Amino acid sequence: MRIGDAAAAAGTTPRALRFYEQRGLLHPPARTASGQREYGPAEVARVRVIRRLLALGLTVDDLASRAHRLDLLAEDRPWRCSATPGLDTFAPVVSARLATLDAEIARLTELRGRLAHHVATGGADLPADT
Amino acid sequence: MRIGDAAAAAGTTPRALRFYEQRGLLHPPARTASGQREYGPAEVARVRVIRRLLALGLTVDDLASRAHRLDLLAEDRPWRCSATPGLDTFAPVVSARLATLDAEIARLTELRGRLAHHVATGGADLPADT
DNA sequence: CTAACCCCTGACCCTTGCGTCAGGGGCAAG
DNA sequence: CTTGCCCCTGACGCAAGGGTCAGGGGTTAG
Repeated sequence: MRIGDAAAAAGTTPRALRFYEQRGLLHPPARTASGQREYGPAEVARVRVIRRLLALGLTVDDLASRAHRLDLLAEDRPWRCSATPGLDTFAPVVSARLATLDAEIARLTELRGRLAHHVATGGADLPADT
Repeated sequence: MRIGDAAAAAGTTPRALRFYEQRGLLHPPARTASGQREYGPAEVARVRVIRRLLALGLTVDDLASRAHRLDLLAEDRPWRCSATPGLDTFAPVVSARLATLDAEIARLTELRGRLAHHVATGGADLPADT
């Protein structure tokens, strides 16, 4: 499977795959004699895992620092913290992400409230610099 | 008043003032014979207004396209939509910003829910690509 | 006069996850 | 053999709001 097909199978683009490889999320794949990357189903599965974790808001660096555990999250395995030794290496980054999400939601909600208030009152009470 | 003092008075940096000037938020100020920018209290007030609007999430481009109305928001004036003709030129951009804030809050809240769910269940149900 | 700041312009750096060329080579079909 | 699609690497672009030099000049106190 060449990069275009692998990317399509994983729901992304060749550019993204090369990018993940460059950033250490994917092991350098086998190459054909002419230098073209060759992917198998396992790598495609791994890319799918990567995409889902990214969609949850984890960063490329988060995943890169735990690249050696990424295969533990393959979709065809039973993926449970209690049943998958080593999976809990993701717990810190996930809870950190949860915290930043909460902070961000709170910030935006606060902001939304102020902005709506301005509209309602005609903006007579601009807040001080925050 | 030179740029450093003006920036400090407005709670920001010289770089930001030059940036606002370059982007059309500030009129080019008077210059001394040697070319140094000279600011008065009115420009400082204007910068404060700019900073507050930016803090509310409006963009530099939003403000640039309405730069001619910015002085209407000076803090020492009574700032009311109904009493300040022309102020309503900000209404569209403010309501647009409100809409994007709502969308963003909803998105993050959704994300937070999924992430928390993963933690709770051990992540056995990864969502499809979204 | 000179140190110690301050200011000037222009230009590159940052963050994130890739998109988009640019220039050159590979590979199966007609 | 040629067309047409795919792949390679390397490098720049983006969005936003400035930060941070680099190199050169002003200004004011001692």
